[in-house]
Amino acid sequence: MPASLKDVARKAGLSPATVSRHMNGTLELPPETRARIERAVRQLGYRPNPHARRLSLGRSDTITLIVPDIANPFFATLAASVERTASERGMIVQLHATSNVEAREIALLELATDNRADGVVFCTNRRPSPDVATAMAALPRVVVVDEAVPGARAPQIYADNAQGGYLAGHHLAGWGHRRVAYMGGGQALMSTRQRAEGLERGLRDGSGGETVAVRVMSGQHDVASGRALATDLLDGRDNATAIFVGSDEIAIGVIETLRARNVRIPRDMSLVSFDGARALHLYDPPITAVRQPAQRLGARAVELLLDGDWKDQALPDLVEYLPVDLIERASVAAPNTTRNDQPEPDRQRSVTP
Amino acid sequence: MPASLKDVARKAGLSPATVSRHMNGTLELPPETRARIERAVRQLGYRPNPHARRLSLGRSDTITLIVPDIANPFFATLAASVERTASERGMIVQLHATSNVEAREIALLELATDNRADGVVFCTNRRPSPDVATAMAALPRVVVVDEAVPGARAPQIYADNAQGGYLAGHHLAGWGHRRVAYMGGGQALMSTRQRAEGLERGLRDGSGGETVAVRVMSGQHDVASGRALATDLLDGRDNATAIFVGSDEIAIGVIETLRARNVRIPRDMSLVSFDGARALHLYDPPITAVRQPAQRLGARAVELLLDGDWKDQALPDLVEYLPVDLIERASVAAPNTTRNDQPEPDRQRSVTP
DNA sequence: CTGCTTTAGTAAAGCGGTTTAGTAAATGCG
DNA sequence: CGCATTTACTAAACCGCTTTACTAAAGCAG
Repeated sequence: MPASLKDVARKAGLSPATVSRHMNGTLELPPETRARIERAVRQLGYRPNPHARRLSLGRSDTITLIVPDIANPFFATLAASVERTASERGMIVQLHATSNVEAREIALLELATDNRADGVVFCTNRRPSPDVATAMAALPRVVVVDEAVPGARAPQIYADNAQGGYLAGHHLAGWGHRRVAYMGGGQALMSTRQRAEGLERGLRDGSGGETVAVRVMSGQHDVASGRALATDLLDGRDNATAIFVGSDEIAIGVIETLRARNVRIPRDMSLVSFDGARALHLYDPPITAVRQPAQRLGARAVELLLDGDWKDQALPDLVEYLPVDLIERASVAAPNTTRNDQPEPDRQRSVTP
Repeated sequence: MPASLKDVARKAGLSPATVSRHMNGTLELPPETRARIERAVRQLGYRPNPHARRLSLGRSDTITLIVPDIANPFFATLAASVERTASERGMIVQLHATSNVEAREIALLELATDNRADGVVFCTNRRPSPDVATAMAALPRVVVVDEAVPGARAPQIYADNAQGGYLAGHHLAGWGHRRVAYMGGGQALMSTRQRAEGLERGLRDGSGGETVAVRVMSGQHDVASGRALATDLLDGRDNATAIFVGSDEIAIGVIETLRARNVRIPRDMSLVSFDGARALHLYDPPITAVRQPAQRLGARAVELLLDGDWKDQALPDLVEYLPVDLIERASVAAPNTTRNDQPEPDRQRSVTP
């Protein structure tokens, strides 16, 4: 139904090849001929069929973005940034959610391969098996963002987790905290290791030689996990005076649980979050957090896909850590020394749902 | 480089037509032949080229989702839901952001047309000119979600704005409020009208005959606008005792401004939000809000695209309002009657940034 | 006027599927 | 056994664009 190149060519009294080449700028034409083509295009309302183009060219002018969950504000922000950057460069983005399921991660990578995606931005929250790296290997251009994929030969862009942990640790130490719990994704995750390591280092650096303790607790990056971990922490006879959480989702679960247990932040427990993209400044109390550069992660990934030197054999070895910063709000205070003495009695079950 | 249908056919000793028809289930084949094809497919790692398929078929098994802003939690949630529903049905989704710019709305609708999208879910925050409806007319299947597009002949799915307004109004009236400000998108927006109308009706219904007043203030659905509108409200000699906002983004701006001006919620000013998808229960104070069914909006839209009876001439006239509900939290209280007497003196500029 | 270069295009072969309209061989039936 | 039917497949056109290799005509130099 819509006009094809052939129609335009006929109307302009030319061959399809000529019109095609003119439209792609691979052929100089005298002004008069050019005008004839342009008139025909206008009159017929011609719009090239992108599928034909993609088939012929073997590429798609598409960037595929694979994330665990689109509704998660961190990934939503990242996605928005990828979309903006890509569309400024004339690329379409195709967005897919894995729900953190490996089979879907692989299926979506294969889909991107089938679709001849010009670039793929891959994010996961898990530590994927080597099969994921294998699926990745079929793609000409992938960049791994936010969490490592073992075995993948692809440039990687991360938030500076170690620095984030360090900032949190140092800040907490400054308030007198010596024992803090880190709640994040799985133990094996690069982000968990880096943040826990940074946390401990920051804590130590800020504690002037005193003994410090970091307890690494792991779960998933979701609210339910935050609740469970917080419950574990409170139920165990642990004497952590502060919690550093690996994502806002966990933070939410933790806050809910502390509140339900009448453990006040920051009086009874200090909290530092690893900020996705939420309005933590409006929370009660405003939550001190390490802010991740979600937008820059996305923008940088696209930039690398489009402008990186992919002929360079060394490109896949590139690892970038984008800087994070600590936003001090009101969820950190000096440890409450009274609490440990009477652990059960002063914890009343709250009525608030 | 990758194997094509022809390669498979050759390896199986058959014609491409046979293999194609077998793979699409349009040809019954004896088990032995079938096995030969399947073996060839496996050995060659054959995966059909989707671009060729789309070119040939003239469709793309794709659903295009067009939203103002992906990072906005409401649209992010909607997008997640569209993506999930669509991919369960074997459809790919293509996500695009308009930034609320009409030229982009149109360009993206045209892009969807070019791409032979099987369905389009269109969301806007503005009141688009008829050109948008025109661009839409070229598409075989569109559904309009969340805000009306004048002149569009397409089924529409909305949150029940009037009911949301009513619930908010009735709730506020119950606490004794008689004058409330509504802060939303433009005056011309369907959502604005419906919510304001519902608000007034609810207020009236809950006020036992007393006079009620609704002041409709409009801006954009973003934080900056919330700040500006709240400033306007406070600076004007208005005696509204409660604010009903049209989106969480506006709510955030409003809360920030009230806080900066030392106007306490709910003591000095009550607030009800129209909830996107944020953790309002953790805010200070927890924000009472009308909850929009973002997920159901998305799921229903996809359902309609894929299962609707599009031969039915009446389908484009379909308008559905999905139910909303009011979540009562702590941002509404009885109006503070003292405040009007001494408007300026008790408003101190806070130090908090 | 001849031969060479430039100009202005074009023919045709892909890209990799789908589909319509068949055909050749095998089978069933009377 | 001859004819109709069924089974098992296929030839070839088509979807709409790109690109390589080429040609015909015009322009130009000598």
